[in-house]
Amino acid sequence: MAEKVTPRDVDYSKWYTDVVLQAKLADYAPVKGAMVIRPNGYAIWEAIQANLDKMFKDSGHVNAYFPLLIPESFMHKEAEHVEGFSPECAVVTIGGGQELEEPLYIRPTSETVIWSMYKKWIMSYRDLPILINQWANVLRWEMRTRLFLRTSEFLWQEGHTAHASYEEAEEETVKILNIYKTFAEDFLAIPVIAGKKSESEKFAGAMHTYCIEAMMQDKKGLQAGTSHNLGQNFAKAFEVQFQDKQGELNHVWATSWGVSTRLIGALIMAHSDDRGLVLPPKLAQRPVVIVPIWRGDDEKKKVLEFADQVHSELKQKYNVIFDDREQYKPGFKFSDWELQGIPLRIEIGPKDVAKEQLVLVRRDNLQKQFINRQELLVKVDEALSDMQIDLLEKARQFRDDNTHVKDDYKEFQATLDQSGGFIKSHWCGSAECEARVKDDTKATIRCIPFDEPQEKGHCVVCGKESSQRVIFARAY
RNA sequence: CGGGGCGUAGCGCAGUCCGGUUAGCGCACCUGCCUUGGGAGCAGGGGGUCGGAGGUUCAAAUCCUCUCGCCCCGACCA
Repeated sequence: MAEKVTPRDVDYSKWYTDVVLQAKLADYAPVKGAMVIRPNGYAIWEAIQANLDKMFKDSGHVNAYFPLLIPESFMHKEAEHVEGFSPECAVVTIGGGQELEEPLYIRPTSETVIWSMYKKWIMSYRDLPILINQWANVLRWEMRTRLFLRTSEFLWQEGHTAHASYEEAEEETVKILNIYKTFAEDFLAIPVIAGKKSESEKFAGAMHTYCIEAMMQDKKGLQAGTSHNLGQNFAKAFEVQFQDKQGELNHVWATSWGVSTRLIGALIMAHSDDRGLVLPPKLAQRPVVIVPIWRGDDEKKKVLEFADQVHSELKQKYNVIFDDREQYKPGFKFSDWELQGIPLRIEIGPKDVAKEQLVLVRRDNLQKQFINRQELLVKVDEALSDMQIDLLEKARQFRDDNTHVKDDYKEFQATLDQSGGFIKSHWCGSAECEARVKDDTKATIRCIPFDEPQEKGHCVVCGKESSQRVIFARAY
């Protein structure tokens, strides 16, 4: 606890790891690339799950669970899918002490098992749509891992839907992307750019992939969620057909979409500071901590009595931490809870008891506010909702300040090297120019934004005609 | 897989080059006192197969060989 968090401008990677470990969000597990999500971190995931799950249910989706192990033959049915995932799959070859007849893949994602089942469940258009989501773990054998951002095993939700037409699947894909965007901004307080992935960045096996892209405090991009229109690829691979109203047999149209525990990494890198975690109030299971302060038994009695009343009132509405530990001084407690990202601290000392007031300190700006005892609930509500709004606004400002419009390739490169951030440039649409940028600068096309105005221009690399700008950035 | 770094108490490290008391320090932990408006202080205390195996030696944390693991940077990726 006494150890300090490495400041961001000294070493951003170290800072990130320090925050994760010291805020007790996660810890390294015995297996390389694996992590333990500790209670503080898991509470964030539960908050993400609870809110997103509600949004899914509200839009007609239901939850189910499919198995962890996938027969090898399934993995090979969809050509692009195999190619995309084979290298990073773990395979079970022995069971019950005997070599298995067919090796079993540990799911890197569940399209194949799920579509093998959809084949059994779908006969006619009356069986459609199927709007299933599952909360699960998946495994991908990663070369380089980082806590939350990329671990071999991670938790996510994966939605897998089946539709009667391309249009309906497309509508679903976009609908989900909007849910992700709303969630990211309203709950995580992370502004995101919604758009489409380029051919080379899209999901293996998809017709096209949509995504939301966020900017972290080191100005690197981070993909926060994806939604795929899978077309009929999986339906064809698994021979899933339905009879339409006219009696014709057609292959089913599919989507899949997901967000993962990576969102926790995004959350940390978007808002936290050199004192530790900064958690948006809406995601804090314990948004308030009360720290009583006293000197001597007489004061202790009065302060605790007063603080206890405050606690009782507040706990009707919030999950409150009442930190009356005697072995620590207030200064220590302040730092401790700041490190763990508790959004709002209430300090109550003898002076406050005398004046019937208390002190509110917001985690994001650390400003002290003296409020009247009577205003408690109103002011706490206000502080928490203001903080939620301010975090989003601050992040949006940061992103906009670090987004550059460039038309000249030399300037494009120089900007990436000197200041980083998002670069909006014209792109002709060719994989060659995209690859050239990646080779030259390590930046990739994060997305082709939906709400970017159509304007005539010239590809920043080759000069060919282009109709809109895309987002380039170095990314996680 | 390539490059770099590192395994000594729960954590962070010193000691290793140049072998030699009982392996040490800071933090954390336990007991007591004292403290409490920004990470207190004093006193006492517990805790170690020095990553593992083999070798050299009168003697190995230290030298040699092999081995296991982790972290960081790259190629790959949500």
